[in-house]
Amino acid sequence: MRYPFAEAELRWQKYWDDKKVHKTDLSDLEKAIYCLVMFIYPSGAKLHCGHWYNYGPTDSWARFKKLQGYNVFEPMGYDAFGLPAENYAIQTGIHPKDSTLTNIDDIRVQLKRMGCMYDWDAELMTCAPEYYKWNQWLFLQLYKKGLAYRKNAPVNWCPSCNTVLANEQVQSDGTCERCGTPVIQKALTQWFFKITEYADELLEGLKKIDWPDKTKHMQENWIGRSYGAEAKFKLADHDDVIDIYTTRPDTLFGATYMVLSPEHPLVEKITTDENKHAVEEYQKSVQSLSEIDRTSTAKEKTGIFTGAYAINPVNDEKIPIWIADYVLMTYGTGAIMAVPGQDERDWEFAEKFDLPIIQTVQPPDGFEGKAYLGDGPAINSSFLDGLDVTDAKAKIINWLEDKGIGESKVNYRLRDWLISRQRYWGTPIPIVYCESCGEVPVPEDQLPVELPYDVDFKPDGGSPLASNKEFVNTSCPTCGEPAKRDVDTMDTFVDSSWYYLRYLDPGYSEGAFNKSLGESWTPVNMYVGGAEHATMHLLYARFVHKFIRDLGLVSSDEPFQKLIHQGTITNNGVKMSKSKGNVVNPDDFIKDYGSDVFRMYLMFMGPYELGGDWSDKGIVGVDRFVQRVYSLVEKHEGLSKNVKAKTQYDIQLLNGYEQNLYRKVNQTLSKYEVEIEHFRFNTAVAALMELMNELTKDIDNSSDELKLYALERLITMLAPLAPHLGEEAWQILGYKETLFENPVWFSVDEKAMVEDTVTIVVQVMGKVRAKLELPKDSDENIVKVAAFENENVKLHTEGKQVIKEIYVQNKIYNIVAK
RNA sequence: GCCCAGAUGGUGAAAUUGGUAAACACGCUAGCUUCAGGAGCUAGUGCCGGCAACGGCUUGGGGGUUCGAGUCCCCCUCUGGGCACCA
Repeated sequence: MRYPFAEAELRWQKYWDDKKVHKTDLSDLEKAIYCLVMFIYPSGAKLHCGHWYNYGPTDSWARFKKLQGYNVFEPMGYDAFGLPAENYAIQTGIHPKDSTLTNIDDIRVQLKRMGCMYDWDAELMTCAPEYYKWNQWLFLQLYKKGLAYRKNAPVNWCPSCNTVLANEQVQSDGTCERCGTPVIQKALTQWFFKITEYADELLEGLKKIDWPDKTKHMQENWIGRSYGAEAKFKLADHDDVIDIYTTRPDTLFGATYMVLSPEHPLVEKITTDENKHAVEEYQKSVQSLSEIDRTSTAKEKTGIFTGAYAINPVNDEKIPIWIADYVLMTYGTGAIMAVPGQDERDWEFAEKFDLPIIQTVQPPDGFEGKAYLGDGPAINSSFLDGLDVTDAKAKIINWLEDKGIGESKVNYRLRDWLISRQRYWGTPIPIVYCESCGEVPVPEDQLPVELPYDVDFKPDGGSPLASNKEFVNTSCPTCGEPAKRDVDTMDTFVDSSWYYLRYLDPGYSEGAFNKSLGESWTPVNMYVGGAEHATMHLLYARFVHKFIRDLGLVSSDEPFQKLIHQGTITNNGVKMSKSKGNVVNPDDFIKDYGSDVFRMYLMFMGPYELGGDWSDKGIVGVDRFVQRVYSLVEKHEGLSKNVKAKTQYDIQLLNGYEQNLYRKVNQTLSKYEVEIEHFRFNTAVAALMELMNELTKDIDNSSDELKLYALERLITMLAPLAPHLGEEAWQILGYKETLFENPVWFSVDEKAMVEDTVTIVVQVMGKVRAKLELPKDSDENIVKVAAFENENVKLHTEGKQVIKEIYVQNKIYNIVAK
């Protein structure tokens, strides 16, 4: 009979649900494992292959651990705030709250159809006041420590989404990551979280976590630590000084001009009258450029002379001060000393504007580039001459420090996290503005500041919350006078920065999360999600976790100890997305083959981290495998009631078929454990298929005891990958208990793994000429004799002189002959 | 421009990390079987030559190290991802 997957899968899902089989006892810390997938964004679209690809295999890993006796916690929830729901509301008039709650109900049904062992009691959604209340609490804690602050700053603005974007949300071509509209710059007063306070620890912490190297590199580059020096340059005709940052203080003697960022506060002050007009024109032209346009390396350098001069402190030379958009106000001090001899950008600029170039490092003979960036002895640098770069740096920094005009300095590219969003569907910022008291945080006992239902969320560039007067107008918590609420909401990445803590007790009302559970269940042991979050979510969550640690609420330094990225499933090479209309809907496959087969097929497709192009070719192979397993098990219905299998057999006492079977079962089990542990599901499935092929040959010639031995192991290995079938088969075999309520895992009989004969390959001049079946660990002489007795080997060595023979035990015998 | 990852049959891929390349599947071919259904079973299947034994070639291209290279080193081509004037 064909496996009635549809009936069986729904029956098991109902059973797991009704009996809360997957509820985790979080008080049991022995062998505790926290296995987490990135929570789901509840859009109106159905779950697609990408979701299944993320969740299915991760669940299989969790189930494997569960069968091995671990206490596994695997929750699922909803990242429910955010732009798409709001944009949908603008299009359709359906309120984000209504559409989101409906979507969540639909998605929950689809998630359950996957058959994952989610602990549904731990389910959470970020749009619930009980959740976002604690975003506000987090904001207030940061505020108290001076790590949440407000400033007027030029920000990335998406004219289509009508909101601010974090740097991380602007794509490299200068467009909005959500809608593709070119991002522009706009000055606004916004809230920031001071992630830069943790820059150094965020960088150092990468060494301690088991994450993909690629992701760590990306964070490293994003944080961008550099070592250098700050130095003060006096102006020639003013009292002011200009602070510069440089990574090459050793080249100070080559500083032939200075460049300020066009936004530098000193520009206005120092610009001479005759240059004023041109400078202002230039500033204006720069303003209209986005940061991406400004920083494009492809663009030719532009800039303009201010008319002012500074004094190079090492040689008292008068050097001109320019402004140029290649100097950014947001990095370092917003001013540089330009050393065209040792910096490519300065070289380009100096050439274009005909500024002097002095070499301060001797390039090697034959150097043909323009600016020389490498090491070498200092030249034209007075007391630094002859020193290499490192020594020159040290000496000049000492010199600057002695004079009191400079010091060594570490800089980061990382910028503070801008969290204000001029949108509705998010967490209100818990701040009110009072005429007399100014900016006042909402007291914790007045949280949550609830998001009102009734607002006008048409995009007009302002915050939709401003349209609800009842919300906006409040009284000052300090003086009681009329005051206005902040009408912006928080970036949804705030929500996802600590949700893994909330899962542990989502109904907890005494705090953001249950402290003792947070203490014992972090860091998360296994975190699985898309690589696109490398510099956003995954960096923000690390920052927030460290902050929460510093509040004394957890003692772990990192939120996610082990991280794995699932690959992307594409369709004809294009990433699947609703807007492109190329989403492959799993429903048809579930209908035809069931969720077990679909999950297993996704795992079998290829390496998990690689993803791949979608194709349904081959799903029938997995289906056939499942059918063969089912009919084999069915043939042995109730077997466990009649016989008992031993945990180990003496292989010598078994017949040939049995020996083969016994060995294969143990080899498979051993391989399987390693492969699943490392998320190499494709080879784990292949190993099970191989085992199945062996079973077909050997099982009929084996004793009932050994049949049971093999089937038990086959089924327990299958169960994590195809959980419904696993349970079903276990019952057919005659067990009353279910596998996932009463986990069973068998240990490997290492002795059985060893083959008593091995195949030794005989090569002549590196080419395979014969294969010898010989007892394991045969003596070299025996192998040699056998090798030279081989007809084909004789043929290829005849008339030649044997120069050398190499024997690798149990593997290869290579004859070098001429 | 810089950094990272990758390229293996008709297809998805495997290869104990320097030791039999192509496991496991899909597809294809032939045969058997069933009240042709998108079913099952058996055998074959990297390419070229040969009835066969066997031989030659083969892991994007070129060079190198080695008894031996998909794996290590150098150069090149292409693909995917990240960064992009950070002084």
